[in-house]
Amino acid sequence: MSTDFQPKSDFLAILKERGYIHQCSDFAGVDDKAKAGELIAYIGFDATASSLHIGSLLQIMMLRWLQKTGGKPIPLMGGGTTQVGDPSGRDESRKLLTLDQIEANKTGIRQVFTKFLTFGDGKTDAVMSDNAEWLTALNYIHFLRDVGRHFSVNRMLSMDSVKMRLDREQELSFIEFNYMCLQSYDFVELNKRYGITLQMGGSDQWGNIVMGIDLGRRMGTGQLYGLTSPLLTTASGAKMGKTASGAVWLNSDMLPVYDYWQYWRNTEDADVGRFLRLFTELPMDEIHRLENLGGAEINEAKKMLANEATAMLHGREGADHAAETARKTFEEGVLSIALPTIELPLADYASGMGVLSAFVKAGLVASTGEARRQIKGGGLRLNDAVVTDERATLSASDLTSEGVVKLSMGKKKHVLLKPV
RNA sequence: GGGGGAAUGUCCCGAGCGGCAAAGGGGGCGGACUGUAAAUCCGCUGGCUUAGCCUUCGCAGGUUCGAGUCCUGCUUCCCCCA
Repeated sequence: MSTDFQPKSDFLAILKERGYIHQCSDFAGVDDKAKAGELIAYIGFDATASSLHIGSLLQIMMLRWLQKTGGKPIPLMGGGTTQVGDPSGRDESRKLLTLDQIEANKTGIRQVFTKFLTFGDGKTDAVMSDNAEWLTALNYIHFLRDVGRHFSVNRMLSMDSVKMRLDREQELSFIEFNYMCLQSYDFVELNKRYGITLQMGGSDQWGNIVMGIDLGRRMGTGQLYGLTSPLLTTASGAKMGKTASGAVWLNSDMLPVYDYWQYWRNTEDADVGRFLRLFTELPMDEIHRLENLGGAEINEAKKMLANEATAMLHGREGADHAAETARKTFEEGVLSIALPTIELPLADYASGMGVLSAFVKAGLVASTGEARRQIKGGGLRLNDAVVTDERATLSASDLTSEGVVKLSMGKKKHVLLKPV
């Protein structure tokens, strides 16, 4: 791995120091390009959902660092490859998405890149690309003759993503089998279009990336490079970015800013240093100081992590706002009007809504049944008072001076209900 | 083409003599303890207008007072033989 290599370029030095690197096809080669300010790199993002989630954040950060150190980042939208479906790291076939879904997803995903990268026509400006542009126009016979002849099926069969399916005797359809060919072709095409010489990605993409490098050599692109980031799990081994209520989305319409801030604030102690390095741009000596805070002091580091990570995505103002809301809620126990708020028609409220349906409406529980169970377990609170009677109804007297009702599940999840 | 297996609580794995809202895990949620952490312990983990009612065991029928469990057909997956 990278332990013995001493990078001369800022780009690799930072990536190495902060722990972004898992494997690289040729450290010296990438280093030289970066050092010379000629590094143009891409990372592909499949449009499988209407927002990216935290799992992609590491990749986005690599593009950001590339830009900051004088390289040119090209985020590639997988408008074409998503129509095929990547079998990597999957033990069963993905459902195929409809073209409409993919289009909708692309618009959702695009938003996030503008937060992390500067786009434009300048030398280090980012450019948004989409492989649908060339992949959907491919002619099957031409593709087979020009590109397909360079692929060795023998070799493809030995790739991890394929072997896993074969070993476990799970279906691998032909369309999925083609995914890696298309991704390889992307690399070559992007080299032609933008002079890209480096593809980055998660460690599960290694096989696909290496195939692209290989294809490039056979099709005369000159030397291409690959670099992958480690697969991120939390210290307790869980995959990152999943919570009970779903993934930790990057788009604010999918996950409120406050909840995003809270996700980082609730990081396990053991992960704080690693996450500060990967998901903030704080200087390393500051990170060393923060991660060595002992005992309860480490909460300061977690707040810093939450502030910085949130500011990068949602802006400094949004982060401050979330931090302030959290401070009021947790440290002062005061009701903050900035908590996620659900509005409901005054008529519903006036007619004496039951506590059960109030919690359901607030989205804190999935059903009245769950609300009942939580009440039995003492998990629900109304204006900070534990709810004991599931038959209770809300009335005007439950409204605080701000004209809202505060509903909580557990100690961390709070929602305001506001009659309008 | 022939023979043999499998599909279970829509998060996952997985038991299930004809009386079953269905054992047990994992995961998740809540409670206690803490520092909005981890570990540990406890509870919960189909829906509803909850002394009751309704819907669940691949799909469709059948036998039965009663079917996840038995029978028939179908779908999908796996194994063996050709």
